[in-house]
Amino acid sequence: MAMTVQKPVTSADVARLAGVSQPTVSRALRGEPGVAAATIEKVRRAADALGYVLNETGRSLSTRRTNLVGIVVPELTNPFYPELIEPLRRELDGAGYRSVLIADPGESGFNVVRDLLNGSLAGVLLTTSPMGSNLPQVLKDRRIPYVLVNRVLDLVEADMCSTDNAAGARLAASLIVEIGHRRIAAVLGPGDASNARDRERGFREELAEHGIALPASRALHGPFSYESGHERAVQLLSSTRRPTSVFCANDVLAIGAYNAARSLGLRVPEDLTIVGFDDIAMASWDVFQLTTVRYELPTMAAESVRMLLARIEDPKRSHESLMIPTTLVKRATHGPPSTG
Amino acid sequence: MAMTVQKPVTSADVARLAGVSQPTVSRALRGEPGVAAATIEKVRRAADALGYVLNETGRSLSTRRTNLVGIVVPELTNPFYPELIEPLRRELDGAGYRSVLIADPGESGFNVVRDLLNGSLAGVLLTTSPMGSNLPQVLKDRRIPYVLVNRVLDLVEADMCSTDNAAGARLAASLIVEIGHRRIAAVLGPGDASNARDRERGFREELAEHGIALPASRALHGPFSYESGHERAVQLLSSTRRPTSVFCANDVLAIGAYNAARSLGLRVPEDLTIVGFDDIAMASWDVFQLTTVRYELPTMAAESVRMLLARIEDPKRSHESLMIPTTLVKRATHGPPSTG
DNA sequence: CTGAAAGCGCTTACAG
DNA sequence: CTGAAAGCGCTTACAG
Repeated sequence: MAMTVQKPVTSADVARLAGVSQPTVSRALRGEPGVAAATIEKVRRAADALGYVLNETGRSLSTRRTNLVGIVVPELTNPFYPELIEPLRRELDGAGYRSVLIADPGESGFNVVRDLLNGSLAGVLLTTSPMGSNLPQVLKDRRIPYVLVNRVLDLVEADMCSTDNAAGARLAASLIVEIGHRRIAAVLGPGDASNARDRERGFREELAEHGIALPASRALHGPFSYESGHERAVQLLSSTRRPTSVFCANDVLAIGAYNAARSLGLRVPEDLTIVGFDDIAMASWDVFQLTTVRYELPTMAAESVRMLLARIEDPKRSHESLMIPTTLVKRATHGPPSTG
Repeated sequence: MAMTVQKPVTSADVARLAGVSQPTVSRALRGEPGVAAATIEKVRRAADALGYVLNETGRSLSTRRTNLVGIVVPELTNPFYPELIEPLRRELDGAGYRSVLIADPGESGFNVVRDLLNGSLAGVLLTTSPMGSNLPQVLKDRRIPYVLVNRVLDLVEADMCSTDNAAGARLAASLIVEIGHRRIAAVLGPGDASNARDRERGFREELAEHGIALPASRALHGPFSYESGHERAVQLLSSTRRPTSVFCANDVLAIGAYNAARSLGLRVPEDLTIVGFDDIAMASWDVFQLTTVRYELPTMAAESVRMLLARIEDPKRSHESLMIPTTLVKRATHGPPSTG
């Protein structure tokens, strides 16, 4: 049973067996119009017989097109991201594109940029771009199609698909105020993320309209992570006059805060109201029943991919900026302040 | 400000500017030995001046090598998978490879197979292969390097990196029996996953050695999902003589079961002991404090990638089969059965 | 309807 | 140390 190392079958091999030229194989297999039915049949047979599979690299080099889309993401272990990435990947799959995960530039931005520019990507979805990032400008200069997903940028004209973060945060503020809270705190996102900034702004504006202040001591910033939510909440809840409610700029933070409350022996919502943002799957788990601001991630994903494909199709089309609307989901983590 | 659509810069452009031949540019930039220092300098300058970035597709076609590794995964929204994918991606990144997400074949296996065989991947990591899958054999026939991650297969000789599922499940069974449980149930994984099968086997064997049976009515199978864990647990806990403990074949199932217990008003561990498997991040969250079987996912990822790279390097090397050991993590979801 | 030729952007023997 | 040539596997005008 000596194994002969079989070189991959090429279209030239198929041509030889079918008794036609190599370009004819290419035409027949692609279903290009104007190929004799009999030829198509011959070629198909030969291809099947040899187990031919088109070499994507050869095709890409020739057409100067690829079927790879880069998705720039941070750590996938942050539970929010899979819920965004999964529908993005599905949409791309459906459109015949493969998804390449590209690590968030962060500090080591240089390699990433090279990966993005080396011609292997048809386009890029940016899901993390901080407000100061120069990546969008670089991509623009290189004429690489991209869409900002869940982020907004003022500096560069670009396609972007986001949600109405300010309006959503106002809904949260509104609810919290309405049920009687006055000692309100917030666990906010990173200062350089547009969605974090917009959520903070909306939340503050709505509070201000009710004449309620959000002092710096009760508005803590940090990454959108479980750990950050947990730590910031512990800090807020350990103060002498602890807040009766906390708005968290996303659900991952909120769930961190929920766990922190639990670890401190506080009941939710009796001792603390928690409101999140995103409505990720675990927000509705029995143990959390998180009251939160919802928007449709699958819709955001579908629209983002649609915009990217349109841009790939027509690089000169005018830029689009889309906002997925938000709604409030009232579950079990909000209630009137305890009269403590 | 008329924008001229600039065609991407090629090595030929760099050659022209530097006043050398195109192959010399290639050699200089790759740091091939035997290029004059002065030439390297000239070429570098020209490349920088033009903003040259090597075209990966051209390189791949020429070398017949790519820097893309496919990771075959199921839905990323299953919280277990990001914890496996993230370290895999990190390891691949570190080795200079990009990660392409490829949807689990499932029923629509055909497209996937084409994607895997079209020559664009240096290798493949299979994280979901069901026991009956023919994908490994197909990859083998095509000489495409691959590693089975977190799965084991008897039919095909292949590189695989798994964990000692049977031994781990025995640890769980041991603990449950030791603290006094006799009415024991199990929420098991899918029948076609090797890790599910091995965990069930180990659990049953250890129980049998203590003379304890696991009747079919208390051993329910299903996918490794939150929903499955929730539903199966509700079913088990609604029976007249409900079990006092349940072993879940992974943490996602266990957390589903935990939530189900909560929704039924049962206390954990007072009314129900729950033991999981994997020790994913959320197992240690304050609200769960899940007792579970642990193994090092980063280690599994690192070893899997090492094996894949070695296979890419030397297709003829002998196959490796590795098992990452397990340990028991005792947290707060186990306790003696209530004397009910 | 189909073939011969050229080209996509690289790398790699082969000369010199 | 460097250039001319060939080739990786396709697609696409161009002829006929």
